[in-house]
Amino acid sequence: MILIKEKLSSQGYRMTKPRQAIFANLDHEPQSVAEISDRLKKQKIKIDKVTIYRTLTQFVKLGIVEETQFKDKISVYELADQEHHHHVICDNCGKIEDICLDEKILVAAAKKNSSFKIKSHHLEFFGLCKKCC
Amino acid sequence: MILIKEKLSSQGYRMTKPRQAIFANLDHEPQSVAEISDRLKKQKIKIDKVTIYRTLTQFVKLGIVEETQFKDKISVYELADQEHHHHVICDNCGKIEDICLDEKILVAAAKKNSSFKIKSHHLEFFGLCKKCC
DNA sequence: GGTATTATTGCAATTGAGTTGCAATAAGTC
DNA sequence: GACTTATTGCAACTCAATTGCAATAATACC
Repeated sequence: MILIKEKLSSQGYRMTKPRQAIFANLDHEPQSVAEISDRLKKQKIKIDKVTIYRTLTQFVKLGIVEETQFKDKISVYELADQEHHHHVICDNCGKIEDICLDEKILVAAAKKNSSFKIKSHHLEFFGLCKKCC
Repeated sequence: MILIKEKLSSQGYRMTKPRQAIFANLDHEPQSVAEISDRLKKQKIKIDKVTIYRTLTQFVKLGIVEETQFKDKISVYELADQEHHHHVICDNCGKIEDICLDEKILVAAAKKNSSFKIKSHHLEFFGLCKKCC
């Protein structure tokens, strides 16, 4: 088990059954709210999607979950307890894979070339997966 | 004037007043449909936002316009007749600036590290602009 | 130039992700 | 176990974006 209960209670939040179930269904693969909702339904766990939204938003704030948006504009969520990495998304079937890249040089260049105080970045690749090639 | 009329007619499309007005209000700065709509209203040009959406979608297909999505999930559009570049977005006020970066090495690394046939990528930076620092 | 053909427009209605208000419920506390 | 208050679920709502369709306007043809 991970430190999630402590993370919650240290901020005055409570560990509830819905939060436990949602956490148990999170993954290192990014998932949409609809996908998480479907997984829960299959397990006959009844949780309103509003609760899923609120829980995920809270998990993001607590650093438990990472949120990303892709082209189709829906948010996807994945466990944050992993190394910083990026995604490759198939233009045809939507399949998402992780990819590890060292973008330090690029971020350094961006900091140099911009008047902004750069804090974070998004980097995603698009193309065709093996099946769709 | 640019080759837009030819691009349209070569595909069997027509150059219309709304398309002309929308094109005239495009920029090298990314703008949302709402922003384009406001600009047109100020010029007392009455164009339904449905038409703006359809026109922009078509312009994207013709390679006249580039579409991007940012964190807040709304689409922004800018003229595509420019060098490949990236955006820096202010976390506080939403200001967007362009930034030029050479990401060739990174894209090459991604191609090497992935089983996907990589075709394109999105790269954006977030932080604070001078005013919001 | 005038007319026929058909792409395009504008309106109204719809979709779908995500949010909000609020009463009912359930954690954690004493 | 009773109390306090965070949390849940429902219904209603927001807002970007899409769709169907009748009315309109741009090109082609005479």
